[in-house]
Parts: sequence; structure tokens; C-alpha cells
Amino acid sequence: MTFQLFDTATRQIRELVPVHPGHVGIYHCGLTVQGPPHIGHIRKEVVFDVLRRWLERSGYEVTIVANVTDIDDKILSKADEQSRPWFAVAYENERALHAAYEVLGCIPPTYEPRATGHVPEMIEMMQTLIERGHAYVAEDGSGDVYFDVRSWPSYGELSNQKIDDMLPAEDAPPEGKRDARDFALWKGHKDGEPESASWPTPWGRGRPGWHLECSAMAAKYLGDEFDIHGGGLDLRFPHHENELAQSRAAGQAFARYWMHNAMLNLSGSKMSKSVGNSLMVSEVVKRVRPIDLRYYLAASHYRSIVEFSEESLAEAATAFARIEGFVRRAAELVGAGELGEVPEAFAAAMDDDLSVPAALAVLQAKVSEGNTLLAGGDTAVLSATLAEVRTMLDVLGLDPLSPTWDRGGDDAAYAQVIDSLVVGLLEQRQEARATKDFAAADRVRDQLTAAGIEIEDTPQGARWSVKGDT
RNA sequence: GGUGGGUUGGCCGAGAGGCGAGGCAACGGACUGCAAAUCCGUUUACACGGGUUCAAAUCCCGUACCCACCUCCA
Repeated sequence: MTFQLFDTATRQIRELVPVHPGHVGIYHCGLTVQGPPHIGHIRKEVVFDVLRRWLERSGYEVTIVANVTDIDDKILSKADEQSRPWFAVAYENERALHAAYEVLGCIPPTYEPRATGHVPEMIEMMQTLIERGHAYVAEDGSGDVYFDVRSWPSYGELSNQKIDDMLPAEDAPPEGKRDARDFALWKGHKDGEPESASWPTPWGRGRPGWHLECSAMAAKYLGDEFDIHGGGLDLRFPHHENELAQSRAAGQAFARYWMHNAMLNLSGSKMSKSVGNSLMVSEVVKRVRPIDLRYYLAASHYRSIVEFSEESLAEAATAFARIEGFVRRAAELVGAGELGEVPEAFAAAMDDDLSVPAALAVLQAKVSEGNTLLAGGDTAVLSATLAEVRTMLDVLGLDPLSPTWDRGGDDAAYAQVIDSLVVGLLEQRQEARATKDFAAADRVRDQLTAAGIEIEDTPQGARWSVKGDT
């Protein structure tokens, strides 16, 4: 079984043939840390986290690089508004990003390089591009360095566009550009910008352009040729097109496959800070369990637009509750056990361009089987079923028994206290039921229900859980 | 103007020429003291108009609407 993925560059499903057998190198564009991450940003993290987990389970060693763009126009203007250093804004939001990874159970990237830490690599790359005649220093004395798109015949190959069909950028005056579509590799220092936001180059002080940093860092950590370059679909053009042009023009083979996740929409348009329809991860996890949010984000195919709604999020939580309910009940009965193998149909679905919806159908069917076994089947078979279900969930980063989801601290302590109280009440209820005093039994149940506790009668006796928390 | 993608049952969401994906909700049944949970069953959908084919949700042509990108964006 080999992994197939949809390659945006060729617009077809292709078998993954890594540069180095047994190893997969992935670069995906992280965040420009001008604000905390919203759930659209984290959708991308979940998508690549699932990719990573699946490739690792398939036996590959995976190196993941996700950059942090810690300098750009918006970071500078936000810092200016708040009268803080630009790096204070950048670090604060980088920490918010890490908190979001953690709360949603995303394994951190192998390397997470910051743009400002790779200026020498960028200068070297610009020198190469200038020598080869693909880049030039602006003639207006601004200190900008531009890529010459007319010098690179295949420019537009990734987004399937012809240079002459593109609308030239309207926002900025042509300044020192030879062609309006030329893009900045490096931005010369401007009056009014803090001195700390500029670095010396042979062409004067300035700061990194967005596109160049990714090319430089991908090559540094993954080599001149690597396997998968990913990111949100909105980055295909211009960002990824430009990266591709630069790196190839500098003589590198660059990425073999391009993988783009679709956007998460809210009220019909892409969730983004500029539209003002962002739901921050930190806010959403206050009212939704993180594992439910992850299920919601992971359950759709990564190339499908997700139209966010509270209703579908709630529905996802209900669907996941059935899965989680099985795992917990089974684990109470036969023990958590070890992870094992994944059913073949599940593997086939995942190998088919990460078809999570089809994989989930396999998982749901296993849960049904498991629930039937729970009602009085062979415990050895039940253990095996539980192992399969948990292994599938682990691939999706959704194993409820994983320590990832332990909230620890006070919660754990309170849980013990509550457990002893509830168990005491359940014993009273059981005594009442034994003497057929159902009115008394129901009073206990109503009391617990009113307190937000759900009771489930199983062949092994009553078990309880906090409502909405399984 | 250019480049991609989409429109599937009450809802969410897969599929990409012939077998009713799956989930949620609803209803019926089993189980239960009654419930809940669970299991079983029921509900035949593919924007519209043409065409190709023995056979179309799936391929082709046209129409409408939606999204993304061409400007900072995951």
C-alpha cells in the first residue's frame, strides 16, 4: 500500500515517492504572528498533524518544518499602535500559536524556524539570484531587492496562470520594479521603522520579504530537494508560486509535491482577520471541549471547504461522544490495552489522499461492532476491537485515553471527590431499585441529572459522567 | 478579465459511469421498573436545461448561484 496525494502543482493524485526512501520531509507555512490563531489557522495544523501521524504509522520517518514569520508590515504597524517593540508582538502571538497546538493535541513540528533567525541564508540566496540574473536591486535607492518574473519562463506554473493575464498589483506604486508583477525578496529599511527591524546586507539595511524566508529555511532544514510543501490554499498564489520560482531559479529542485488544505469559512467567506470573522482558538475551547473541536476540524476532507457553524460543531461533538463512549466503557471493562494495527479499509482510505471521511466510516462500523460486544461478547474480541478503534483514533490524534487530553491539576482532584460522592448516591439508588422503591431511585437520578451528571446503566452496573463530557 | 474548486436527502458529509458511504436528527422495535446509553429497522438525495451511453450524482455542452486566488492572508 502506498500513499497517494493530490498534488496541487500537477492537479492530480500522485503516488508519494520520497527523495530519501523511508523518510518524508515536509515544509508547511506556519503563521505570520501578527495575532493569535483562529480556528481556520488551526485547521491547517490539524490537517498536517494527521498527515504526519499517518505517515509515521505507515513506517516513515517524518521531518516537519513550519516557519514562524516574525517580521512583516502588520507586525510592525501593530507594534507601533501598541507602542511596544515588534518582537513583543511576535513572541506573544507565537506563544498563543504554541498554546493552540497543544490544546488541540498537535505534535509540534520538528523544526520551527523564525524568519529573523535566517537572514544570512536569505542574503546568500539573493546573491545567487542576482548573479544568475533573476533578481535585481531596485534602482530607486530604496534598498529593495526584487525577483525578475520575466527572467523565469515557468513563472505561473504552480497556479496555472500566465503573467500577462495577472492583474498587476495596484496597491504599491511600481517604485524600482522592472515589471509590476516583480515581487520583493527583501525590503529596504524605511524611515520611521524601528532600527531593530533591519539587518545589514551588501545592499544596505532592510528586512526579509515573506516569500524568500520560506525558500531559505526549507532548503536549510530539508535540503535542496524535499518531498511535500504544504499550506493553506490561499497561499498558492502568490506566496508558493514565488517560493517555487525563487528556489528553482537559484538552482534548487525544491518540493516534489504541493499539498493545500481548503479554507474554513464563516458566514460564507474565508475566516480571516481582515474580514473580521475570526473565532480564536483560545475562545472556542472555553465552550467546546478541545477534542470535540479537533474531531470537527479533522472529520472533513482536507480539500473541502468547511462552512463553520455552531450546529455542525455541536453535531460533531455528539458523533464523537458515541465513539468516545465506546472507548471508555470498553476500557473500564477490559483495560485500555495497547495500540495495535489499523483495519485494512481504514489504511486504504488514509492512503487515498488522506480520505478521513471514508476512514471514519470504517471507525464508526468498528464502534458499532464493539458496542455489540460490550453487551455481552467475547472479551478477547472486545480487547482487540478496542485496540483497533484506539489505533485509528490515534492516527487522527483523537484517542480519548491519550494523556494529551488529561487536564490534570485541580480537575483531577475534583474528579476524585465527585466520584466518591456520586458513587455513594448510585449505591443508594441501587438499594432503592432492589426494593422496588422506584420513586426513591428516580429521585436520586433526577438529583444527579439536575447537577449535570448523566447516569448509564450497564450490565456491570451504573456508571456516570458529566453531561457533555462523556 | 484570468485561474482553480464547489452546488448531494430534514441537517452534516463522502463518492466520481452500473452495488442505498458514514454520522446527526426523526420515527418504529429490542433492552430497561421507567429512562438514558446501546443494538436492529425505516426515511432512495445528487442546482437547472440539454446531450453521450445498454446504464449518468459521476462524462460532455450550456445556464444559474456560491467559494478561493490574481493585494496581507492557513
